Order: sequence, then C-alpha cells, then structure tokens
Amino acid sequence: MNQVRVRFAPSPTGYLHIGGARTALYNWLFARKHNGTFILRIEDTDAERSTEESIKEILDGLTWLGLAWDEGPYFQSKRIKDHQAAAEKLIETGHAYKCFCTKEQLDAKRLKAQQAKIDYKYDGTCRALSPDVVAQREQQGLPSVVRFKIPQQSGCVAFDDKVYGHIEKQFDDIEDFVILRSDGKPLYLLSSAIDDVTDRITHVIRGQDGLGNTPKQILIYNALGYTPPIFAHMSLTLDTRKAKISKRKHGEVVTVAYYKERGFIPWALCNFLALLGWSTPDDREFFSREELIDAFSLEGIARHNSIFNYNPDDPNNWTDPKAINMNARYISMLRLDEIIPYVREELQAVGLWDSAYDNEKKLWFDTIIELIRTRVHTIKDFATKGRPYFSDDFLFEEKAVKKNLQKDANLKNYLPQLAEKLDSLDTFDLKTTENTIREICEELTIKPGLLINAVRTAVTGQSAGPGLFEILVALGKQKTIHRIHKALDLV
RNA sequence: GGUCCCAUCGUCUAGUGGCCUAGGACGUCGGCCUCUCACGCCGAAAACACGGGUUCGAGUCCCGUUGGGACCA
Repeated sequence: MNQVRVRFAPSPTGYLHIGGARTALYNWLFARKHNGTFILRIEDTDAERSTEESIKEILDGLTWLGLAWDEGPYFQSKRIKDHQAAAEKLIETGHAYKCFCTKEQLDAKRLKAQQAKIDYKYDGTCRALSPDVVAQREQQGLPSVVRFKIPQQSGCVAFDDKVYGHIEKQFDDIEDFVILRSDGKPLYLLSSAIDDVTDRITHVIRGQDGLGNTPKQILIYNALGYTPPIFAHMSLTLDTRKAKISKRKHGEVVTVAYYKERGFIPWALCNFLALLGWSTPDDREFFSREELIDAFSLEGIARHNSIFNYNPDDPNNWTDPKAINMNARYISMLRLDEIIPYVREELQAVGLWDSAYDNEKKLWFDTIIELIRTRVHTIKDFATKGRPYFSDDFLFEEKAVKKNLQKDANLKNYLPQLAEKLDSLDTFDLKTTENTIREICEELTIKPGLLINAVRTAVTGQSAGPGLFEILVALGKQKTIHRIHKALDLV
C-alpha cells in the first residue's frame, strides 16, 4: 500500500480565504487519518499577481489553524523547466504539437463557427504539420504554442472520483488544448499535473472547479506514462447569493486572518469549516482534532455546493451565526487551560494582563474566566465584556444605568446603606453577601431584584453578567464598596 | 454558446425503495430556571423545486422541465 501523499496548492495572489482553508483542512485530515504526508505547494507561476505578503498570509493562516504541513512549501515557479521539459517530451512522443495559428486566425474561425451556429473547437490545423514545416516556421521566428493531441477517435477518458463517482468525458468534447504558451510559460493544467507527479501525490483533493480539468490532466498523465492519482473533488463554498466568495465582494469576513483578529479559537473555525459540505451519518457536530481525523472520509463530502451564511446587513452576526455559536460553545466547553492561552494573549494585547494571573492570582483568574466564559462569543469578549473584572477603568453602559441605577431615586439612599453593611462584614463570601443584601431588602421592603441589579450595574457598568454574589466575591470587599460609592454619581 | 456537476426547513445537513406523519444542528419565536444575561432544559413555526414514469410502495430509481454552479470558449 502506497503512502498517502496529498497537497494544498494555493496561488499566492491574495489572502487565505475560508474556502481555501477548508480545502487545506480536508487534505490535512485525509493525510492525518492515513498517516500520510501533507504537502504545501505554492502555485506562484503568475509572477505578476503573486506576492510575498500573500505567501506569508497563507503560511501564517495554516499555522494558526493548526494545519501543519509535512513537506514544503514548494514553489511552482522554481519548477517551470520541468513543465517545459514535459511539454517537450509530449511533442517528441507524438502526444503534442506546435501550433502556429495566430490569435487573429483563431478568432476568425471562432466567429465563423458562431455565425454558422456550430460549436467551436480548435480544428487541428497545425496538428499534421511536417517536421520540416515546423522547423522552417521556427526559423522564420514565428511564435507557436504547444497543444496536446486529443485522440481522433470515438471514446472517452474516464475516472472514478471519490466524491462524484464515475465520470466520463468524450474525446470529441475536448479540443486540442494548449499546454505551453508562445512565451514558453506552461499552463496551470500542465504545471499542476507535473508537480503532482514530482511530489508523488496519491490523492488530489481539490475544489469542484477542477473537475472539468481532470480529464485533460489524466490524458497528460497517461501520455507521459504516469499513473494518475485518485481524485476527490469537493463542493464549493458560495455566498448567500450563490456566488463564489471573495474578499473584494465580501471583505475580510472571508479571510482566515479576520477570524484570528476577531477572537476565534482556531479549532472552532476548523470544526465549522469541516461541517460546511461534509458530514457523518450520525448527528455529531463537535469533534476534537482526533475525533475529526478519525471520522473523516472523502465519501462524506457533499456533492452540492454549500452556502456560507453571512449576511452583511445583520449587525448581530458579523459572520455565519453557526460559526459564532460554535466558537462560543468551544469557549465554554473546553478545559480552562486550553482557552487561557488565548485569553492571555488578548488581555496582553489590550494591556489588561497581570503576570500574577499566572502565579499567585491564578486561582482568582480562573474563577473569573469560569464566570464569564458561558457569556462570551469570542476571545475578544474577555477583554471587552470582561474588562470590569480586570480593571477599575471600565465604561458604564448607558442602557444599564438607565435601567438599573436610575430606575428608583431611592437607590441614592439604599446603596450607601448597603455599602456600609457590606463594609462591616468580617467574611466576604457568597453566603454573607447574599444574606446582607436580602436582609436589607426585607428591612426596606423592596424587591431584591432592584438592589441586586443596581449593584451589578454599579460594580460592572453592565446590566447582564454573572450572578451578583459571585461578582462581588470575585471583586472583593474593597472594590465592591468603592465602586458602589463611585456609582452614586450616576444614580 | 458547448461540456460537466448539483437540487431536503432561512442556513449547515441526516436520509442509498417500506423504519419519513422527513430526523438533528444553527438561527427565529415561546416557556422553564432565575437577581440580570448566558448556559442548561422543554416546546413551536419552518423543507423533499416541478412534471411524468418504474414499483404493491419513491425524498430515495429513470426521463424531462426549471433553477443554480463550475469549466471551456
């Protein structure tokens, strides 16, 4: 049994988008599942559009997602000579030929065919040129492309796609396609096939947009005497209008980098992406890395395209709601030590980190994270919603102030009384704080909710959050008292 | 225009001829819990694109139509 070798081969012409990440993920999963090799190949033959910056973004994105490659990155631009040599060999063995037809000639033929309502296909004018004529024209300096020779007989190329099943393409429906341009540059079709041979790729797992190219590539493999790899074409990810996703149209929301910025846990994104067009017969939706590797199979890939459900007009959902939900669930489900590194990084970035959180204040810090983790959607929220827990410098939400502090003018009297009572407490724990507040409410004959909500807003600036007594204990007596007094200005 | 691919709730999907009165998840709405919010739990609305076959029986097989997508031009 041959070692499984798969590759992710992006063009470095922009950013790493979620569709690309999904392709990389499926390849990575397949490699891991079969103890194979995951190869990264940068298809940078389009020198004008390829950028260093883009290469970096691809590498960074994959690294962040945790999709480590075993080999590479290889650069296609460094192998152009191999592609040209392959074209040369195809000519020598009679599988390809030089074509001197000019663009004008071809355009004229196409136009004529159109007018006559006949399907246009290259007519093979140069197919039977004798070697003498070819040599003669080359001496004249006439430019030529190299075309692949499609068998002129009835028959077809067939292959079994792991996702789409048996696929056949009639020779008659394929024209003698170009494999080398007149300036000597190989076409993608040729380059990627040759590179896959060079990299000894066993399974080509790529987007469904490659399906149409596959028969041609198989013809190339066969002509060169190579065994074609196994193909698995995956459905595409489209937007809600069923168009291909692109940064130009959708903005950063389709880039992997953006999810890092916005506080995603990398594996949560992977899990979400895995489920966009792949599923298991059971109802599982959450997979650990190992579970997903174990469950993954090419056969589970959907044949229909799936839609990335992002609606730019919905202010509540800055990306697909399912992705947000999944991230939130991961934040509340994971072991604390699995999410704390991300939280630390975020707090450090905004200057809220205290090195004591790793040492003497670790227990306290863990409590806080535990307290708010079920209420956040992204890692970013720990620094925004969570700010009052890590800093005295926090904002009061206008709505919260109105609703909880300015609801009853008597709070102006109640709150100082409460502060005084709390201050006299010897032990400041869940029980004593709760008793104190409930007692004072009884004495004043007011609903506990009034005071509880008021205090929550006083000490956090927010109207929503963890249970009040947990908050108070976490904050400690001094901060609690201080913040209650300070908030009186707003009452 | 040619070739190919696809079609189940708004979205992701289960479903491979009878377990389908079509299941799950997200989202939406309602309820419980409750000091708020979230979590959790309970519940509701919500889909087999259409038309023909085949079959005792079709979401499931075949053909056509429509719609969408990809590739080539």
